Amino acid sequence: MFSNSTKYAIRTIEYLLFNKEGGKNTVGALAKELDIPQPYLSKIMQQLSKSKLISSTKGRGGGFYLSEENMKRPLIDIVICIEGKNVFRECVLGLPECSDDNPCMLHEHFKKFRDSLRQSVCKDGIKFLLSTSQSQKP
Amino acid sequence: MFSNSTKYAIRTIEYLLFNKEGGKNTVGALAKELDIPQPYLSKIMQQLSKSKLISSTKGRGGGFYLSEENMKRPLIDIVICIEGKNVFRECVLGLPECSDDNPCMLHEHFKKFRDSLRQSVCKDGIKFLLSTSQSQKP
DNA sequence: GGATAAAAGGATATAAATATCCTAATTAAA
DNA sequence: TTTAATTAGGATATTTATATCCTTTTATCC
Ligand code: FES
Ligand code: FES
Repeated sequence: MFSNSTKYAIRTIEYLLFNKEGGKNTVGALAKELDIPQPYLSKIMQQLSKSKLISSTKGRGGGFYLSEENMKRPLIDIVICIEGKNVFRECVLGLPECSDDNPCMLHEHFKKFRDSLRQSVCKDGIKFLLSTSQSQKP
Repeated sequence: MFSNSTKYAIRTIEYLLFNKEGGKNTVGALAKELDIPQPYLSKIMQQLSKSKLISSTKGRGGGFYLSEENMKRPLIDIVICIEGKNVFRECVLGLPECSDDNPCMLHEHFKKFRDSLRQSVCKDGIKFLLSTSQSQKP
């Protein structure tokens, strides 16, 4: 479905949502907590950082965190950042073009999923998790 | 999103829907028509055939086609056949378990997509395409 | 200012997905 | 019964994704 890189990216951002602005997390800590290979996660964080999907400070005491701006980014941007280019503009079955006029067999199904990712921003993750979880990590 | 193999599989089955039972298609013809590497598609067809998602006859004049039984299979089976095992039971973000009790950030979004693939059978593709297309290949 | 801790970035190794090639088995036609 | 066309299946090559390693830059603490 998604590549490992994308999964890691979303899960990490999801985790960062619980460390509101100022709470910095080192790659080492994140990798351990989320059970992701540390150097690999490091690369992914770099990519996300370049695309302004997460924030970071270098040097001692530094780390990664989400700014208010970061939290407003739609979920789909995370996927696009890692999976590259217009993965969500393309047809899910790899047809040269995705359009309502010439839909593939999964077009309607996929469109709903895609649109829901477009409309949700990272911040919604907090609301969602807090509203549905009983024993979530604080 | 999906692997190339899965995309090829679904697109090919979609194509076969227009050649109702009896109309046999060689791998060569399918590969050419759908712009898929021929020997690679051949492997995929073998896999689909083993899982009874498509039918085939060997020898001269043989080829692949869909039986009525094949057409009743849910779309999700195609994905599972290629992508392997329980790709659709797993969490889309790779968490060890997917459940309503401990949902990931994409759980609700993904669940809808997954369920729509579970509920649609191949045959629906015909209905769907015929109802929405203006200038589809016959 | 020197030591330390962190992200940033380049280069490389490993594993998996994608693709190709070649031979065997099967069937139909000639 | 031979020949040709086709799927089935094994073995292998190529490309891409995944993962690791090492160096550089930046900031903090002492
Ligand atoms: S045409 Fe395939 S997803 Fe839109
Ligand atoms: S928990 Fe992630 S998809 Fe269900």
